[in-house]
Amino acid sequence: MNPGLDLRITPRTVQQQTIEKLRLAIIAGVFPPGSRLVESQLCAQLGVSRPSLREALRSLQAERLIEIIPNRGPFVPKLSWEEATEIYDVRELLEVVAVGRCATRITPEQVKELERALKAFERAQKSRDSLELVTTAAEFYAIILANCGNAILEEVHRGLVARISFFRGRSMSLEGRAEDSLREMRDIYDAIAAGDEERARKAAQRHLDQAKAAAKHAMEDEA
Amino acid sequence: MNPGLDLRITPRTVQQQTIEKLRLAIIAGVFPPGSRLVESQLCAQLGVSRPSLREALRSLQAERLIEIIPNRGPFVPKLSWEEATEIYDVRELLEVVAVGRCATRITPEQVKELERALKAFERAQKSRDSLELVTTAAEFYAIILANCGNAILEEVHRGLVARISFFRGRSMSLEGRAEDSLREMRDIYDAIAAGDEERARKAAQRHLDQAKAAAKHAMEDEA
DNA sequence: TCAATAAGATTGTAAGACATTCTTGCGTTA
DNA sequence: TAACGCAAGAATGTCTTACAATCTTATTGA
Repeated sequence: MNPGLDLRITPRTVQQQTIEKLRLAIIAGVFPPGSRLVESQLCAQLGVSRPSLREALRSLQAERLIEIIPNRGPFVPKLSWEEATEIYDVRELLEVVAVGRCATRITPEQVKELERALKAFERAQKSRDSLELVTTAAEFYAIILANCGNAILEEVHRGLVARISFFRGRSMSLEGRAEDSLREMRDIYDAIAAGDEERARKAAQRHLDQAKAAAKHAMEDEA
Repeated sequence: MNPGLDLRITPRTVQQQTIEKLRLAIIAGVFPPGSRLVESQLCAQLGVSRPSLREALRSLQAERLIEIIPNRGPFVPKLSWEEATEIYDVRELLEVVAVGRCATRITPEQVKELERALKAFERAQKSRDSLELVTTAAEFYAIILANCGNAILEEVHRGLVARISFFRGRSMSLEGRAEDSLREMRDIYDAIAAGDEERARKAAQRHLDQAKAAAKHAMEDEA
């Protein structure tokens, strides 16, 4: 028997779906930072009972996607630039390593997947659909992280990226940022496809530094 | 007004206490890996209602401290050595950086705190109290992480360490491991106290490699 | 205008209920 | 005898209802 393969079927329970819907909504910015999440409203919108909703909210709280102040309820936290910087820094730490590891162990099929993701991002860039930009960029990175050979790295990275999704959306809308991103991502892709670990790491580093600068820029525009 | 200082008082709610108690119990090994957590039993033991307990369980699930299989309920996951290795690897990545950063920015007062923590570990080592060993070692690292200047790094690290607490307890019981640990931790302390980032990083790296080897050893003894 | 108070809204927690699903032991059958 | 299937019991998933504690807001009075 292969212990690495998990064939277990997990039924999609009500509150699991609730978690997914809420998480997506928060990441997509349906509930902007600072907005409160009123239980009764969410129950009505999602069509679930209050206990189920509350369980889902607790999960999201543990993921740091929402905060819950006792007796005041849940809300989407506003990230200060300091906090965002800290997240970007840790993300950089993990992502550079992940990209490097990916370059040395990705399979040819997965390289093809990565190429597809890159092309999807290219299409999104041409169509100037900012939601599509964020989605396809996320997919590109998801493939890389899935092939870095460390599921924990992938998991932690996903959690961090979710928390700065708001910034990502804003910075992608900046003039010229999408074009730069595409170039940087193509560098990463080329290095990975060539199996060049060091070059891949450098490209990832460069991309992240740029992304960080763009995010800061986007943030300062708003404030 | 200082926006960085949060004076808000958060009442300790029932399910917050429930989370803390359960988390401690799991980390301390009261519920060994593989054991199931039956809701009705936990409700009775903790004296809370089922909704409150279930919310707490969802939080712990999101922290990856427990797993919940639909219709079968929560249980403490058994870590395979592969998973543990992945956690150790990411932890190493973060911890080496954190120790290095700590060396450059810790205050003299916090150095004193760190010294106190080191001495507490030394006492535990002499008394051969294995729970005390794990606790004091955790405190030592907690101080370092709290002074690395990045709260996210600290938070992610804490989450990872919690998940391998079981291994830590086992490996600390190995013949001679506590003595080695003490030596390695003193190296880290010395480097931090001297403000020598590079030496601190190297010492942290060494300590983690040893800890990883010890954990593997402890694990193989059991299997 | 400001402060105090009261009404309304929201959350925290509990209890009860029921359908669904899992586990387990027993009996049946090949 | 062993394997299979079935039934009873246990546990979970979900919802409804309920109520106290707390927060928010509007009103009132100074």
